[in-house]
Amino acid sequence: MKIATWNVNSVRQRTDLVCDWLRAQQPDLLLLQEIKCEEPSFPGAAFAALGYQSVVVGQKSYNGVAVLSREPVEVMHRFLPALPPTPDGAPHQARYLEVRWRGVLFGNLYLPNGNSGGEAGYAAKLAWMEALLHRARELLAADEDFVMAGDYNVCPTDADFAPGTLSGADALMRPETRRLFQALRWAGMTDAVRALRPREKIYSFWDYQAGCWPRDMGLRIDHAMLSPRMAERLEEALPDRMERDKPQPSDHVPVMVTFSS
DNA sequence: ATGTCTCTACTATAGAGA
Repeated sequence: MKIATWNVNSVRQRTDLVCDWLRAQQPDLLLLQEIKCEEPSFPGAAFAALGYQSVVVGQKSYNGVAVLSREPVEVMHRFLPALPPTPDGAPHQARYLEVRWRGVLFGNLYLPNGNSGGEAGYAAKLAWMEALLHRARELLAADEDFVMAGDYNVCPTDADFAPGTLSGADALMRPETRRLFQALRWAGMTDAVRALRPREKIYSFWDYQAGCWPRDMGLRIDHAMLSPRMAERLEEALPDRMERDKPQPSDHVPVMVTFSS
């Protein structure tokens, strides 16, 4: 079982790159974030030509998540179920899609960045993380097999960013952010990449600005968190960093995770 | 080094978000 998560920063701008990557890697599931379009303009036909069907939770301009799969998946949730309704009753931003495939739940998530909108924007990020933690605890209590993967916009430790990329005030590494991420681990989940590579320098994102990629000034903010039995099945987990070297790349690279059977 | 990319909007540049 081979899955991947990838923030593509506009699926319409990156359709050819995603197709090339699907052809080369042949994952069973690909979880996409920041597709930045609504379902009618999602390039599903290009993926269908490669044998992948799509489930899309779209939004105009920003956000948006989708799951590509070679086999049908069962859609469980199109938004994070524990997230409180918006004050004005507006629909939630398109940041979560949960599907079941071969008995495993896959939560595809795009967590709010939290650096815009001042303290209210940061509070919204924390509320989103609380809801994610609630969902994880619920699934753990139900003894489900599951994977929560995507762009967490969380830099878990000081080993997960290159010097000079983040300030201590950045929402990606503020103490409350890290505390809530670690709470997923204390609840019983496993950070797939770090479980296999506790000390390596590993990044999944390099900003477009300031020559971050050629200077390898990256961050590790795309994660796959595993329930206990999925952690036992874990075989490999690593960002495909060379994808960042392609022409017109996303600022994030795919993180691939493989499981036994 | 306030350095890039993507989106939208009173179609062409500027603002927002990352």
